[in-house]
Amino acid sequence: MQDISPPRAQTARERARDQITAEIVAAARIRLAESGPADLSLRAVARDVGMVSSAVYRYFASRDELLTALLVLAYDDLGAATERADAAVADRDDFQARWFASLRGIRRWALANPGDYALLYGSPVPGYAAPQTTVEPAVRVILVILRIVTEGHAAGAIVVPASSDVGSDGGPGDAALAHAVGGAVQFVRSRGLVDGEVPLELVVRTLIAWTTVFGTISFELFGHLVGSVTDTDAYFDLLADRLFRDLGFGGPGSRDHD
Amino acid sequence: MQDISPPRAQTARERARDQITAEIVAAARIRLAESGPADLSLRAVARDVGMVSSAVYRYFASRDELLTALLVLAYDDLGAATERADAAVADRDDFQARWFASLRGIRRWALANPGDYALLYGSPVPGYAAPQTTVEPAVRVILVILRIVTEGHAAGAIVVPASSDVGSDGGPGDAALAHAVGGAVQFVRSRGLVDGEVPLELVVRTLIAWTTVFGTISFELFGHLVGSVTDTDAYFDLLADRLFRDLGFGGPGSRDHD
DNA sequence: TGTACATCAGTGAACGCGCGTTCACTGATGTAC
DNA sequence: TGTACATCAGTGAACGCGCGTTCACTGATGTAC
Repeated sequence: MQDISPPRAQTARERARDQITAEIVAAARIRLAESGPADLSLRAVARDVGMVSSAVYRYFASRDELLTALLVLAYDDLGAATERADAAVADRDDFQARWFASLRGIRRWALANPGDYALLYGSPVPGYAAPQTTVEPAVRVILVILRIVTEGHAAGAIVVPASSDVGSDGGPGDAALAHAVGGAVQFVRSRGLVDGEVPLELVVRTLIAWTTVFGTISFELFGHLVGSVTDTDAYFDLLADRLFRDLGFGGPGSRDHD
Repeated sequence: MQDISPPRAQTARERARDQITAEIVAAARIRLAESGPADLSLRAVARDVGMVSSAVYRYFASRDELLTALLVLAYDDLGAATERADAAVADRDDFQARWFASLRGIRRWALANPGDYALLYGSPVPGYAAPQTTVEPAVRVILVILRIVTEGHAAGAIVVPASSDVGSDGGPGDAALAHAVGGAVQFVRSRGLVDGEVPLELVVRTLIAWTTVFGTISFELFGHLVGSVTDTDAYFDLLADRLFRDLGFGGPGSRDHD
């Protein structure tokens, strides 16, 4: 970790180790789809890979370490899928297309990998605390969304009322607002997503949109929309559209014009 | 089940049975807070109650049946807490107060009962399918929200643009919208929440608000807001306020006026 | 190129554990006459 | 009110199971000289 080793050729042993490590994680991931993270069995995974259970300990010091590897893999996979979806839009100024592509990409990944999704966004595993290593992979998917918004803002494609306007009639003022989402503002600044002042109102709205997207996907995947939403594809697109407008995309007055 | 027994006096045995059944479920509920539903141990619950594990089978035919009882209890508890929160607002026409009280009630319950919340709204338990019995209790909390909205609508406190306006520039038309959320519309109608035509646009917005509320609570409880939202109380209130306005409460143009 | 030694992957047996569920039983509570 | 029988709650032993983790081992791969 502390020395950046030059990319010298791997020995056969090293290559084999990497490969088998990947095989174990892959097998665990498949197990996850039908077992849930809490009762993911290290022995079952070993069996799937075709080795004796104790052999897994050459690769992972404990079950928790395996879980961490899974978490990182899943976050990275979701992040990469979302980045790909966004990158597939040729016209980088077509923010609507990028927005839809990314959000649909997230949902598609979730539907294709429900076990992973539950690991990442479902109930936390009791007795397991994710280490710091998982933070950076976790952030990738959010960054895609944030970039679309901040780039759209920089390009002048977003019209957002000043947050003081919004809060003028009884809502919290700017100071309270800034405090409530202080972490997010700090995050946007530290990642260099914005030149100059961070638009507070935009951060709040993105935060809400982000939560709504994952809330909706969770509801769909965990069965809470059964009986209410008949066409989940259409509903998600509808939601994506509204969130896009709520962010201030699409010009002023394009919604709520009565 | 099929005969409505008259409320004749219970025998000592019957009263004892009801009481001990409740004790078992209560013990299981406490266990749930730190174990997760998947590895809820029937033996551990029996130990907590002070009986031998096999004795539990006099009350529940299997672990799954215990889980179902827990599900019903938790849904009912959440539903009752929300109903109480709403009912505590004396002025039934103060829809804003009712909205805030109910939403805060939901969140307060979730924070106070994180194990129950995870059972209801977290990852589904692998290998367990909730029976039909749980549907009605599950619906209680939604009904509170829906009633505030429909009563507000009936009282003329809501101004909502026709959904065709919203979809006029590229979005889905009324027919597609109606199909997407057909179940919800049917639900509102079947519960007699609305006189005459069900306002489609309002149903959609309530659906989205509902999802956003639970999405936010899940994010908070499952740790996804750490680092972004610094003051979760303030953030939730802020969200509740915005959802309230998005529903059309608060008069026309009270938001997005630029 | 060859030999001696160190490193490492994988084995198989064993540990102690807790689990869900079954079953024959005991003794207390309830019911019929 | 009293007796005979049925119902039911709770016991304790047992079942077969799978789990995470440890440990001494074997044999193959890599390294130093």
